[in-house]
Amino acid sequence: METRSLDRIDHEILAALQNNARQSNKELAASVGLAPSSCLERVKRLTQDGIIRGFHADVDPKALGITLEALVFVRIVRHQRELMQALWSHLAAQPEVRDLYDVAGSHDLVVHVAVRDVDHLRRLVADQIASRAELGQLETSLIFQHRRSTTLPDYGHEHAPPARGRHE
Amino acid sequence: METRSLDRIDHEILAALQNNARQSNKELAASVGLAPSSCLERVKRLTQDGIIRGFHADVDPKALGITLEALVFVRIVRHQRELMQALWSHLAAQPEVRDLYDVAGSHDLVVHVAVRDVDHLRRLVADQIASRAELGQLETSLIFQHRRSTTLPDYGHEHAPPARGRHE
DNA sequence: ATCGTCCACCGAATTGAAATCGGATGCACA
DNA sequence: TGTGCATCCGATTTCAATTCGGTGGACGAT
Repeated sequence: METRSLDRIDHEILAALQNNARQSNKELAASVGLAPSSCLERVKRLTQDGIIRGFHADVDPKALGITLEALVFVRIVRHQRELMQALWSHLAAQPEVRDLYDVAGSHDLVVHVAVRDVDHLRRLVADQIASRAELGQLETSLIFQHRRSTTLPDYGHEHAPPARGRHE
Repeated sequence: METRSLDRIDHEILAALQNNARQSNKELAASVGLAPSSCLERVKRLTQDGIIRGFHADVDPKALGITLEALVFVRIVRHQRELMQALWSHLAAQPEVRDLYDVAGSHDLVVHVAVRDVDHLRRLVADQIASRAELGQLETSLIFQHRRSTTLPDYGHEHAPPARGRHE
């Protein structure tokens, strides 16, 4: 996982694909000012190098019968590495878990879950989380609103080097 | 935003596209057992109906010079609708903000931010968050690890109706 | 029960994009 | 000044996306 440096065009490609991953390579090439063949090569390289980790459809949870989301704040009592690892894997494997954060501070884990209804939430928390031995306190907060950024966290290009090859 | 019912094939399509949004329509059609033309029509309909909200590339933050992420827990003092709305918009407009949760419970907002370094985090919290008048307590927790699910929260197809038209 | 309508599906034909490859060009470095 | 390398381009080939007319099953109405 070495960090090769991305030039301005790479940033533009990433921003464009983050915004709309399904646009044609031809469009993309035009928007970044490259020939389709060159653009395709860059996208392939970005993908192979692991800089682009994947392409995902954003599906409306409501359409899947999800009416309720929550954040579950978890505190661990025994901070043993293996227990923590096991808990992490267990939670990550639950289909209801959408985001899993391991954080420093007054909580240890923050779990973003999406469920069908209140009863589903109750059963999930009781059976899959609260029952684990390594847990301390638990706090569940309903989510009223959730917004996920669809743009890159791209602030100040810090004067990226120009493209290699011939052009400026 | 009416909730039309999705059959088994729709679920398969959504799951497949959530996992890999860039597979060709031909592949997708084969994997769900439909002719390419029929499959394309379904995808178009799912998109038009707002069930598929978009397609996004998942970009490695490290490649963008992000070495640090955090959760910021925010408590509001004056719960006026307009102040809250303004704060929400303000935060959502920050490029560093990747997720924004409005929750019930002991915090009011949970903000997931991605920054270049510690100094960037300090300036972000101080200038863009802590300075707002409507805020009460603030707590910032570093993120050690973050995992986002790449599968649908699709539990128990609750016996979806079969596809309309001729085939079962 | 039968008729008629509707809807999803299919598959052939067309359009258009993706992928490949040879050649050209500027830059780095000697 | 000359050599090597990485990138880009554009023509060509290959393959996918899209369109559209036709088919048949499900369902409601008579």
